[in-house]
Amino acid sequence: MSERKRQGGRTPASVTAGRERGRLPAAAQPAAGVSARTRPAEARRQAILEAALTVFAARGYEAARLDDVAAEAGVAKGTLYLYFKDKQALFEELVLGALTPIMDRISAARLSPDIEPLDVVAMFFALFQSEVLATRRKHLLRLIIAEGPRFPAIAEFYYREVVVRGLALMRDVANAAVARGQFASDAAARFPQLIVAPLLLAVIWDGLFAEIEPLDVAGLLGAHRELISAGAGGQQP
Amino acid sequence: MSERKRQGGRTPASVTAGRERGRLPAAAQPAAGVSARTRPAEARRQAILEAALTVFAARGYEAARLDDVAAEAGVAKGTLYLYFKDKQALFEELVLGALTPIMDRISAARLSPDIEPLDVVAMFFALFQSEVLATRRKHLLRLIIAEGPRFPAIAEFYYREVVVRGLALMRDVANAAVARGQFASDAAARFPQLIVAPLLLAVIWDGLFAEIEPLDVAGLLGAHRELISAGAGGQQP
Amino acid sequence: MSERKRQGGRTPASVTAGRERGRLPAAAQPAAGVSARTRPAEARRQAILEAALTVFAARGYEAARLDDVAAEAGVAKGTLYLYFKDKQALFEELVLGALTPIMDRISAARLSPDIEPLDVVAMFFALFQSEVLATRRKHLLRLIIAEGPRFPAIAEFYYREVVVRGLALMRDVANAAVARGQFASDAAARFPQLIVAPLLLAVIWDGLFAEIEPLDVAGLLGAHRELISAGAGGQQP
Amino acid sequence: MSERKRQGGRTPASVTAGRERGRLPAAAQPAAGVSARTRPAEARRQAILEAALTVFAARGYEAARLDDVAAEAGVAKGTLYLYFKDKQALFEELVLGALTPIMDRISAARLSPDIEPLDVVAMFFALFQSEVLATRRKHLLRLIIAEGPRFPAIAEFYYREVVVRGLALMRDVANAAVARGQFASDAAARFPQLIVAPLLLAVIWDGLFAEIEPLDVAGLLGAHRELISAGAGGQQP
DNA sequence: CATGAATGAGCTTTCATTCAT
DNA sequence: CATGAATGAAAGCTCATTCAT
Repeated sequence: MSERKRQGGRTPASVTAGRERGRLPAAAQPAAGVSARTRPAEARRQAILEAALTVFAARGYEAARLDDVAAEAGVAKGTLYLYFKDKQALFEELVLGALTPIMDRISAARLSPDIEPLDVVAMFFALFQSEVLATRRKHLLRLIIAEGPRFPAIAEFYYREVVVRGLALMRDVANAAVARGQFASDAAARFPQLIVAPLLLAVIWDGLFAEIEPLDVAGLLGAHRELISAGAGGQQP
Repeated sequence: MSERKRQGGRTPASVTAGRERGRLPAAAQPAAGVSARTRPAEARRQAILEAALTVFAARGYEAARLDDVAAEAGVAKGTLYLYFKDKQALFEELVLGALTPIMDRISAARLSPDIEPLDVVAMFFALFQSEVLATRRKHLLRLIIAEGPRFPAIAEFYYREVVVRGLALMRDVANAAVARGQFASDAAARFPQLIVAPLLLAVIWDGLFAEIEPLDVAGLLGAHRELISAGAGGQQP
Repeated sequence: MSERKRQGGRTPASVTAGRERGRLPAAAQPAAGVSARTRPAEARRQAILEAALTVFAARGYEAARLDDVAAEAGVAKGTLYLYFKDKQALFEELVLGALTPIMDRISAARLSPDIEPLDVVAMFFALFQSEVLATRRKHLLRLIIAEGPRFPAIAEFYYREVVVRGLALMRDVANAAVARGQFASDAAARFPQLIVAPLLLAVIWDGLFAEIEPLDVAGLLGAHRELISAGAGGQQP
Repeated sequence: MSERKRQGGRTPASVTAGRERGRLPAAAQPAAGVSARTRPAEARRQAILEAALTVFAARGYEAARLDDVAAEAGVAKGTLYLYFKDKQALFEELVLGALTPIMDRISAARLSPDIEPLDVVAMFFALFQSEVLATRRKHLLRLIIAEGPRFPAIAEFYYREVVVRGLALMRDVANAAVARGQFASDAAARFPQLIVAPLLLAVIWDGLFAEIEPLDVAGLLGAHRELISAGAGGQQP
């Protein structure tokens, strides 16, 4: 052969592990230890990620042009490659880095004996509305849904870090509610996906039909909570 | 951002109107009036659409190569352009043509005084499972969810032809169920989206996590029906 | 991962074998069996190879731009990729295909009892002058010398197909000459490279110093034949 | 063809003259007048040249990356530009600076009445083997052969400083040998290139076929000396 | 109608060179 | 002097689209 540009293939694992790129969860970087030289670099990195979110959300992974990302971020095209190995790495870091912080906050709102299970659901829904649906993060969720099938590493990461944890939390809540007689059925405890399904619907509806017929998300989620607990409320003396 | 060759020119309306391509709902073509020479043409057309579904589903709109579609369909690349104006038209006809038949069948299973509302829901779910989730059509739904934001014509068409009709049906069913005291709450009547949300979740789950953790769709939908009607069963004397 | 462009790495063997590209030795194609559709394709292929020779010779492998090759060949850039997988394949086919025919002709001028060994050398030198040094093929030889170290497949192929055969022929000739007392020493029989070394020198001189001080190749090779056989002429009664 | 950014502007003469870069023949710098601050600078300069040799030899001029040179030299990329105007200047100084010292030593071994002409050839060959073929300098020679055609300045410099002087020496030696009846023919006197041709062959063979079939250089050169003087040795009373 | 060779705009990625620190 | 982040012009390669046969 000869000198070729090829490089060892990206293994999904390398992404999933998130090891070889130590700077991944930017939000975890303690603001204290940021040196004079690290700071601008990290800021630039964030600017690129912000720009990438804008462009990827608007066009999808394949159609997104790195030219646009660079322009949007206010850097030269080559600069992107100082921070990210290639387009795929940029995309993966964007998607991987941005949802875990939210999941952490949701997990924090965990069950405790003092809090009513239904209140946990309400808090969860409120958090999702204010932190995802009302922000640019909703585009991330859409990207995961849309591009995930072509990025097994992302799907796996998201499953492990968000889906599993989220469903576990919902199941706990449902079980507690059932135990207290607040849910008329254990359906939601067996399939906690039922609790979150309307959140997905809201994200998708927003992406497809926002211009045609906006969705009353608050109303939808309120009705959903009602549905979940329907027919059980009065039975609890 | 910055638009490129595509997009410019094509107005969503042109697609939505479905005027300039009279052959749109291929399935609607009465087999009777088909001449000896039209038949093979229609078969070819179907072969291309089948191939397009395979390729678009596997790669997404942008990454899909018409080379692959042609190869999969067993025709030359140039032949695609005898049947479809361009890549976008092929995609739109694929997506637009394939779900309305199902919606028709669902609408046919319409409410009647003789059928229990809950049975309509059950039939609807069963139909969705057998005709969408168990077939290649699930990929179409995924494509709509994933690519819809970039294809306003598709979103609008789908909203008008499927979403509106589907939700209307669900609302009717819910109202009937509430009237008969079979639903403990009118939540599903106010937000019929709640009834179909788990279907969306099932499609998305299948696309993302099928390899990691398959979803028990039948169980999920059964539990969902339980949830919808929970706490109301006994109230009906 | 996801859809990437990578492809299975080229193995040197695939090149060396020259199997998977059946059209390789263009000169071997019998002009008779060329169909109406094959002909223009083969002509185009040759035009590209001609252009590639020009550009590669002028700039070297790395600096050569496929834009220039396309322009020189009078085709569009994309057309190159219809005939050659990539730049490397174009280069390798160019280099591999062009010298074996000459070697074949040289081998044909093989030793026979009727021909004086020294005449074989003279014929060999004359052939080399008229068919290599006086033509664009000399650039090919220079390319092999210059780029060979980075293309093991080429070096190996060239060694096997040209060097080994050429040296074997020279050795036979030298042995015959020694046996007939026409060579004063068996040095050239032991190191047939000595017979061809001035040919290499001529090619290199031409590449480097042609503008400064052209080399009298005929004189050089004549003197070389003299040197080889010097001091032996009279000893043969 | 069509030239690009490089090439334009730089005239071969500017290099050849070696005027605008006074530091050219680094080895000629007398160690005496070197200030405390100049020394490390000169050392750095040498380190860069060493690194450049490694990288240029491995990849060729175009494919060589200055990143690699910097890394290999243990300096920052920008530092290269403190010592060399640009990539081309680095390459030219590398190539130009390194062979003249050897040529000086060869010239020093000049003919004298006390030394047998054949011994001068033997010494020359031995020097070439130990100082070029056995060292990294052989890569320099290969670089000149390979890249020279694109660097007229190098070719011209090399012709003037090495080739002319070397051939003159060889011619003198050959004439002396012929005069003493030690060469059976004056071929080598008329074409002193014949004497050095096997040296070139050895360098090229090493670059291309070292892995496949190493060359017995000592044997080759011994045989060559034999060939040169064959049939004449015993005739001198 | 069908073909598939040809096209060329457009994309990702690289890397010599610059310059603020 | 030294650094290395930033730049942006190229270059290789792809693929939707066209059109002569």
